[in-house]
Amino acid sequence: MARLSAKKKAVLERMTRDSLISAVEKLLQEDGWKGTTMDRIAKEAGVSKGTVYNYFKDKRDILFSVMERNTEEIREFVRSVDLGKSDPVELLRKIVDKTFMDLYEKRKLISATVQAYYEDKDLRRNIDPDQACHEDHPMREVRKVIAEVIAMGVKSGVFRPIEPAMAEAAINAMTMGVAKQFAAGMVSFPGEVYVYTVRDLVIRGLLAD
Amino acid sequence: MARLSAKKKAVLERMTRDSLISAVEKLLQEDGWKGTTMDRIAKEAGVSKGTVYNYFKDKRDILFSVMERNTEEIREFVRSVDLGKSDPVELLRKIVDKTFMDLYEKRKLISATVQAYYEDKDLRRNIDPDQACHEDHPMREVRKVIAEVIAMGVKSGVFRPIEPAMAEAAINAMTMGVAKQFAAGMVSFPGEVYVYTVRDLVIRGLLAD
Amino acid sequence: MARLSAKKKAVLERMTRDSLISAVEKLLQEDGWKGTTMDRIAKEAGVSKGTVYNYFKDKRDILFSVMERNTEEIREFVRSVDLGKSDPVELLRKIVDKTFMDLYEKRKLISATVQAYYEDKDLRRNIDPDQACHEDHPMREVRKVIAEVIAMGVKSGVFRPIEPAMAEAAINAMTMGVAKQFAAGMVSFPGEVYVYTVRDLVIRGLLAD
Amino acid sequence: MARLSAKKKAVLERMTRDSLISAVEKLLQEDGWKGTTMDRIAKEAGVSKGTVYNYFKDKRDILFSVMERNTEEIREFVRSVDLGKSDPVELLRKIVDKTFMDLYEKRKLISATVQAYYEDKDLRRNIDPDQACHEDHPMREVRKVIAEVIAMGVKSGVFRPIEPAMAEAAINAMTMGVAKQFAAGMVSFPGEVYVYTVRDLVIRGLLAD
DNA sequence: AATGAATGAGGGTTCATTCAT
DNA sequence: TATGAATGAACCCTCATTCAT
Repeated sequence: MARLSAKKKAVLERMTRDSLISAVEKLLQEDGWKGTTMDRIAKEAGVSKGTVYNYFKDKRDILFSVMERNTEEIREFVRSVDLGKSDPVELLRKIVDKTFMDLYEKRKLISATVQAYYEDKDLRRNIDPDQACHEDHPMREVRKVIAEVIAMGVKSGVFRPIEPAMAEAAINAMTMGVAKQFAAGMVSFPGEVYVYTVRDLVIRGLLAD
Repeated sequence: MARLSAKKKAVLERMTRDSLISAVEKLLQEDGWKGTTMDRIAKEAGVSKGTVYNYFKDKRDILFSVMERNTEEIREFVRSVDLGKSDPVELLRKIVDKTFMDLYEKRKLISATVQAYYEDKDLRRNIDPDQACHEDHPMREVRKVIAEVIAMGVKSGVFRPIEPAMAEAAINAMTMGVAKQFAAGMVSFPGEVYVYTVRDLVIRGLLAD
Repeated sequence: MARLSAKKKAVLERMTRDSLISAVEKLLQEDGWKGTTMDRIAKEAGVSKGTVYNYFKDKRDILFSVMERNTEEIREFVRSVDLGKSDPVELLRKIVDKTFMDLYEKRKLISATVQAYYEDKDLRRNIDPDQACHEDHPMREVRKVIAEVIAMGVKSGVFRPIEPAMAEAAINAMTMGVAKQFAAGMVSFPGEVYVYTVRDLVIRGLLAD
Repeated sequence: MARLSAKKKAVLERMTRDSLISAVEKLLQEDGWKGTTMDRIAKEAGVSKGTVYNYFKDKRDILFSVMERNTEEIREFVRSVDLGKSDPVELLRKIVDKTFMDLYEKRKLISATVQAYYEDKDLRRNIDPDQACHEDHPMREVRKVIAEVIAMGVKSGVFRPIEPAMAEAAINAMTMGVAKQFAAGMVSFPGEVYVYTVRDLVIRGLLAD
């Protein structure tokens, strides 16, 4: 009985937590970080304002959870990649495709998240004061793997002799830029087509002559 | 006398206007859109808060003026370009270089501007309610020319058969992404080197095999 | 068996109760009345917040228990005094010494207690709504004995003809004031020396010429 | 005209400022520091909450102004004292009388003020971060003069050889304690009589045999 | 009897905008 | 036209208390 009760409670908590994150996702897409107020989060999730603070330390903490949940898929994908066996070009194509597709699907949310992340001076630093500045960004692993794939390609001669970190930074810049365009409704052509076009642009830019 | 007085007045007004825009530029770079309050704008420009409202409809209106002033140089450059005579590759290289360098120099300002621009749902619409959404963006002409240059390159066979609007959108995405990276201090390698690397990546991505 | 179980229960309850009071004492000294939240009390005592409300009517109720426990010693001392046989001067000296020393040792706690006691409009009244305002103050007996000692001294001529209640009120005022000074760290000289100095000042002030 | 207008404005500002301080005084007496909320201050003064922040940096700043206004009289009195010429006993009697009378008249206000002063950890330190801890307390000058008078009396032999700083601290303790008693309605005898009784107690305590 | 998640009124503070002078 | 005091809605956050389990 006690066991069951504990289980029930855990389920309920999980539901509330999910409900809160979903609420934030929705509001974030509709009104951005600034427009996502604690009051509205609570109302949207159907709980009281105080409850929000029982689940999250503060407003910033919620954002971090949103980011984690929404990068989970791509991070899982990247984690499953076997760096040793694959062709770097194909691998990069796959990762970039996946990333851009994720962006396309979550358009507004990703954009708003990134937005908020940069907007708030302390956001990058204060999530966990014990950790270094960018170490805790959920996308960090993904970025690292991309840089590694590029390094592999450069080493094997399939890519131009480019500094992998720079190339990765450029790809990341484009990723974020594309997310913004999607979010702002600035892209008038079919999403998939655009995604593949951008992906090709980037990879061709890396290829050796 | 009345004529002179009118001239004097116009000069003074111009000075105040410039002073206000400069104030916003400074504050925008230091503290972002949210941190740029009307109080501080007025104080920095050396006028009263009420006066700010005599020159600009509201806070958003100032931002538009800031954007206009800070894209003037690149827009002027683009306007001076003779599309007929030049080599598309060289031309695109020049324009992209100029654009990225502008970004690099104005890093924080451009980023904060873009930031604010997307952040505020109504910002894009409310500057002039009679105009369409994106028509009034100061960078519009620049983007148009870039698309035209790409179209030329595609036509002449030096670029791959890519949809010019998409390619331009991709370049724009990267531009904005890079600006953000610069502003957030996420770029640890020398600015110029990074700029040229990115530029090369993009143009090589466009070249025909 | 029921008897034993009841005993056990009583012991456990006593332990919880003591644990709660100790928790409040600790927190009160560290962070004052306002900083002593129910959450922290519960956590410090190792029980849940709900349990606190099983032992005490509300936050105020706990304070009263704290006061009682911390004045027990001095009240016991005063109760043991034999008013009949002693020299009033010596007696007063002893009681005042004891009181002040108690204050010195419990500095922050006493001060925080007094603080809270006055701070909260309803605190004095709501502990037991059926009782009169000051009747239930734990220090009441002590104050009464001091007044009696002074009266004795006045009667015997060793003290000036002063209204005992007033003299006692003055001593009490100084006691509370000294506690505050101790708690606020405003006393830069050795505690014991200050205590004896104050005590002398008071008693000499009472002595007949 | 401009001159007159400026004068008018200054008068109006003064009125608002006074109105705000009076509001705080009233609320402070009725409900203590904690009960004196910014909302109620604004409502009581008949202005908006925002206006309160145009006149005072924050809640603490208001308290400091209240303290200044309410100790002005006694501080002025002390400043006018000619230390050189007077008899220390008479002087001390006068100062202590004045102080206690002030306390008696302002009872609750002074008490609540002192209360708040101790209650808020940062209050003592943060009014002006450039200044030392207690340096900025409005009553500082008064306390200094009292210590000086006692030193004079000790030197001339009219007072016992007591450490002046300690004696002053004791007097201060009593002062604060008496204020509290007045504020809490704990004094049942006529205020003036009590004031003089306490004053005598203190000064007799200081006198040499 | 014990738990702790949920509550929500209320806290101090900020700031774009208005308007009487 | 220039001023800046006044405004008040909105912000993020706290915490004593309740109540279903």
